[in-house]
Amino acid sequence: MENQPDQIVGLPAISVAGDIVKRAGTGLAERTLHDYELLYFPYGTRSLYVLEDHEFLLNEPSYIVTRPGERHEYRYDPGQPSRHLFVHFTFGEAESEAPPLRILTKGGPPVIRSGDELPANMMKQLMLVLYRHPENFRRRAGLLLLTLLEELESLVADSPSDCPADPIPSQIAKALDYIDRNIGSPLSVDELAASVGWTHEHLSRSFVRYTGRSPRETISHRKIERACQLLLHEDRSVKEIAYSLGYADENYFYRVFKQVKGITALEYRRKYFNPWYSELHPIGEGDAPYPQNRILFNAAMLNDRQEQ
DNA sequence: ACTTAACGTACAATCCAGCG
DNA sequence: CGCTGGATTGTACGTTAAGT
Repeated sequence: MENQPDQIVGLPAISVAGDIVKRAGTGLAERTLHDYELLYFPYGTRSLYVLEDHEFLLNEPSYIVTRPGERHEYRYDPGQPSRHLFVHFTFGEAESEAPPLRILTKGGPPVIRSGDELPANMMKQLMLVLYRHPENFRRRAGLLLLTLLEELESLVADSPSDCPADPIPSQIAKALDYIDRNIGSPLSVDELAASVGWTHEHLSRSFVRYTGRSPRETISHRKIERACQLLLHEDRSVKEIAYSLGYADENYFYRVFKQVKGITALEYRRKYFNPWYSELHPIGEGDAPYPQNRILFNAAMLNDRQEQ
């Protein structure tokens, strides 16, 4: 049997893909899929992914791979809209045709946390290819998705803790909520601990255990993530943004920013306002090379159109 | 499982000077 | 205005031990 020009055996066949922003507090009820789904949450939020009664807080850029037959649900951040890019795919009739990757194996790592630009850009490029469906787009998209899956597999392999995380205690979730609600204030770990009724010692231990970061680190990272949004969406000076996030000293803000992001605040603003970069890595609404907040590709509808 | 307390160390935060 | 470097100070946090 001869394959069509845009089909290669072993490539994932994509059925649906999109880039959507869900309203604060909404969710996706418990379900079990017959195919694979890859989701990318580009920003850290307080959205929860629940897999077989285990909760995973998506408090930093995260990828989720859902395998066929896995019971799961989503509870989106009650305080802010939650954006995610998603793609459904299969590897033919049998699960055994899937490449031997841990992230595609039932019981494999459910959440991959990474702020790396490469997989993020690959995910967005995948959306673009599927939306425009140029010549041989199935093959291009399939190859791109396969490469992306290999990249994510390598992130899992490089990660020091690739086993499923423990469920997040409610105190940790409350503390993260407290940070978000008081992002504009100078926050101390003691204050944070008091807000959830724990001592700072226990809170620090628990934070490291469940989030991989100390409370102080988490506060800094969240402030810098918010600063990134403000740098891109407001024309206030870096100094003003630093003050608005509770930094008493803009000099200190410059350092923390560079430490977290690897570039200075001004470089960040210039870089992501650059049209070329914005095409590679769109931030916020309205600057993506494809329409945002919609399903970009649906194989079933495409086939219907072609048959007409 | 969690709290409390004590202690030492690392580093966060601040201040100031200065550069382009 | 944006950023860096040096010096200084305060405190966050890791550790340990004992207790509820």
